[in-house]
Amino acid sequence: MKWNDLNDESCPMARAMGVVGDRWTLLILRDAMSGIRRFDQFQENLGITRHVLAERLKKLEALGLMRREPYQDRPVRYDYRLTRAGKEFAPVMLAMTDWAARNLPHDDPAPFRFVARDTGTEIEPALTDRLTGQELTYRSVRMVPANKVR
Amino acid sequence: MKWNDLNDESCPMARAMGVVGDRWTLLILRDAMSGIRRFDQFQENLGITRHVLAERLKKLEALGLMRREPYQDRPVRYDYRLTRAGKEFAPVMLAMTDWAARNLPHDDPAPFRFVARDTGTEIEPALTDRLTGQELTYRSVRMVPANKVR
DNA sequence: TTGACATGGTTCCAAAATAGAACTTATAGT
DNA sequence: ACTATAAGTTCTATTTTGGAACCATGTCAA
Repeated sequence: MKWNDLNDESCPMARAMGVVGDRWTLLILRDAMSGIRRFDQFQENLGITRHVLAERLKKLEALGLMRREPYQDRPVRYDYRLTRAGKEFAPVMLAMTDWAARNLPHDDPAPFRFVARDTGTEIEPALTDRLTGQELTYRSVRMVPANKVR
Repeated sequence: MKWNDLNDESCPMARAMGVVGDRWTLLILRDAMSGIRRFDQFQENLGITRHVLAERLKKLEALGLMRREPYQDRPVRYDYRLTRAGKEFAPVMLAMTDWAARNLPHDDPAPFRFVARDTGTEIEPALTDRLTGQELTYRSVRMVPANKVR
């Protein structure tokens, strides 16, 4: 399997690997969610090389997670903002952050937290079934081949 | 930042990138969740080179997501199974799969689905706050620097 | 007892991705 | 004219991944 063909895989996990399965993309999205928009800010904040950053931003644009937009004329300068698809990635980030904090422990505390926008209280994420409200875990869910469903 | 130092980052997203931020690891986890355990099965199913597969399995073992276990003597042969930490990654996979299916569309249907183990009905995942039950979205959640929380 | 098969790896070389640093372009301000 | 800003691009060195062959340890059948 070739790396660039991942967009074309029928398995959504494979396509997801096409998004986050490289260095930096996940952290670029994290920074974007924290409000960062400009090339130089991403670069300085992450310590990524400008070369790779430019490539990743192009990729994220091509995949539809971010869009490049002029924020001034003369000289025209562009920044990068999350699209709807990019914003909808937020729950995945939340779930992943929660998992990492629990399962890849570290001496120092996390440099950020997630709080409810309205109440300001810290959040405790749980993945649930929208229909039944039940929590979704490894045990409560089965992965079945698509052709066996019906 | 060096790739191997990611385990040592205080940011959980950075540590998460140390897990899934490479080629193949995400798909190895997908296959493990679908029940695959043996080296050759992973290899054939994924089309990954044996070289890289061996490396990834070692990494997943070192990170505590999988463990290597003998399944027969004479000759002793080992397979790879998810640990508790590995199984707890399932909701992240679910959320990511759901996101990819919605936001990276594809002509063909996904090769698998997730169903509730008890009822057998298809699942519709939503990330919620365990305390309030409210759905967690980009808009309902804020990311705040840790030092500003209290 | 020898030769094919099974299965979890390792080794070696080529190709591709990433790191690191310098350079480019367009314009404003002094 | 000179300096600063900010989004990129270009070039070379290093690291990661791909591809194929090989190795280790045993079983089983002839």
